[in-house]
Amino acid sequence: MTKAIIDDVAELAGVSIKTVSRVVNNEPNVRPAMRDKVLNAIAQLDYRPNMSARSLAGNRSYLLGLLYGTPSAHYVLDIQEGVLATCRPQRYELIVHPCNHQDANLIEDISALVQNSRIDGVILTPPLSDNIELLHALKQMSVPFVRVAPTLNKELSAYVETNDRDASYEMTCKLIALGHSRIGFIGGHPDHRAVGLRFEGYQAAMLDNKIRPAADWIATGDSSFDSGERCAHQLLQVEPRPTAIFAANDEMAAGVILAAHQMGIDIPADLSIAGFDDTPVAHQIWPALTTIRQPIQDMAKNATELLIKQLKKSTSPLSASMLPSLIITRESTGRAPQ
Amino acid sequence: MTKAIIDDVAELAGVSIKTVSRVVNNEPNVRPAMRDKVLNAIAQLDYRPNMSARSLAGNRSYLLGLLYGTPSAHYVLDIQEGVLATCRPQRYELIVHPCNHQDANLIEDISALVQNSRIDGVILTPPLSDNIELLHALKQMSVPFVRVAPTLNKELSAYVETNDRDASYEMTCKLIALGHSRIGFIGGHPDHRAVGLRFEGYQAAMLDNKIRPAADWIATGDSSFDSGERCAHQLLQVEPRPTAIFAANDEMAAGVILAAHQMGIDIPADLSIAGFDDTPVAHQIWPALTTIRQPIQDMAKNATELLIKQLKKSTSPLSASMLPSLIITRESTGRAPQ
DNA sequence: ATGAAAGCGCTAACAT
DNA sequence: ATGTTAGCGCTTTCAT
Repeated sequence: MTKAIIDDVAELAGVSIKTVSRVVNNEPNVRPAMRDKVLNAIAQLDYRPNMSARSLAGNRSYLLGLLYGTPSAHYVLDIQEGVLATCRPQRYELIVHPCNHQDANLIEDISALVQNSRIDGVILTPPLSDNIELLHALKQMSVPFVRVAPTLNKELSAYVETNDRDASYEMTCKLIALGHSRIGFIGGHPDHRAVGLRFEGYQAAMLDNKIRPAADWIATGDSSFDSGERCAHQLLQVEPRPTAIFAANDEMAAGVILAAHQMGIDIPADLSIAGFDDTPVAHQIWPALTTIRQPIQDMAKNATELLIKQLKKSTSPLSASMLPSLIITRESTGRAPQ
Repeated sequence: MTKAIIDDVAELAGVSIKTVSRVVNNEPNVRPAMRDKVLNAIAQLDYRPNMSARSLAGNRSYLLGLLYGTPSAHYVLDIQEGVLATCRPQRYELIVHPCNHQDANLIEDISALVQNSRIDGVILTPPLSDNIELLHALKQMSVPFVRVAPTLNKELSAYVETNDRDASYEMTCKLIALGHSRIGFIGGHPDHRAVGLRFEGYQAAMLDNKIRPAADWIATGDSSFDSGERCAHQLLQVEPRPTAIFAANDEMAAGVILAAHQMGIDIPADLSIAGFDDTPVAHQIWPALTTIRQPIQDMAKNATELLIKQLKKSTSPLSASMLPSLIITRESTGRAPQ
């Protein structure tokens, strides 16, 4: 039995192919009786529309593109899961396309992807969300897109964000409330601007509590475990030593924990450590990490919904949504030593 | 400026569209002079072939599908990176499609994907690699596919594997050489048969060294961190207590480490712990994990190469390749306590 | 509410 | 070595 095409269905149902097309696409103006006949024929023949033909004729591919610039592994996977969760029920498939966000060919590469595969829409994750040049290129190709956690030119697209700055502010206040004042901070990759907001939150909380963060309490990593470990060694040899370290993501915080173990520093008795993201590693290490749960999957889900909504009616205004992050208290933080 | 199509290129170059097609597809029988003219026109117009049209006419989509059944997060991501590394230079795009391998609709779901999107070929990862029903469904739809780490019906497709059993055997021997005899084992998800081979390796090594593993030295998790922790608590209350635990993956081994910390058991003085996979967590926890490095990315790369080779000439015989795993010794293992 | 006809942009088969 | 023609299977007009 060879694959059924739209003509077979039309013939079996005794209607024109246009009617079949109407039924398949849920278009109006089909009498229920007709619709049933067609649906029957479809079921009987196990008919599946050919995506390529559809795409060619309709100028629509039912393909979404996820562009990511390799922050941490779990971040990517969480995003991907969230995007897929929305894609599946809506019958979109997902093309994943990692890109090096400092590659000179980035724009060219993505243009090729978008134009070749006739992708219907694109989801951008940090740090791509803030790549202005890329945004303009996408605009120019008139590909709808949505951004996760952008910090710049928010009016350029629909987006989903979380309250990085506020959550970070709160976490810092929490540490201060535990009696800490020498609180170190390890920042993430400078290109990842949402992570930059975390530093702002820390700084604001310190100043609001009349603590002036010393320059040597601040270190900048690149979001990786190794950089966290490196920065920790640096911060922990400052005299007097910080009694708490707040890292801008969990992987770096895990690096701090390792460094503390290596230096024989007890957690949390001698040093409190806080992270950001609540990735699996946060509760897989010992002691388990006090951190901030970012609703990554939900952001991705929402973002994809916004994108698909936009595809359906291009007139709709660009919307945005904010999903709050939440402090999760575990064993890596405690009262400041005397 | 509207998007250029093949006719525009043909006109500008002063040739027929077929010649343009030949150049674009690197077909033979084009004189260098012609080719240059065409390439010039292509560059000048920034022409990009429309994938949908290509796919419809040529019955070829330049799309590969990655089907995965959610083992651990890093496994998936490593596989994905490996697959993409091969896709990119060959100009294939990748559709990722997670599936619940015990879902009753699995076959139906995947059939729909394959038939709708006209995917050229499929990459299967464990535990899907051993889903015989799925393999037959793919065969029937005549979609080329390749498997990563299959253990069953290997003649059904090209595949890439590693020496799970031998590596596991070696690791066990290594523990025995360190003076351990009461060695516990935590198995992975029973549906993941490659992981089953790890148990076989352990068992064989024990027996070859005249040690009969007691029934209560063996526990079965589901490859997750939590299951590792649970199994560890179970194994560690056996009397006399095992002096080493070998877990079938790193996430479970990390769970064992946490359990040991909680119970005040010193690692490695009182308990040696070994894992499998060398995922990032292996060196991010404390103490760092002795484990087996599986060449996951390379397996995925190779698998994708085999698949693409197969797509190019369907006559080629199904090939297979084996990439060895390697023991990585870190701090979580040491001599058995007296 | 339904249908007929004309493409969408490409490749395949067959000229030349 | 190059060109001509006829589809691929669908959606979009535009009739009816």
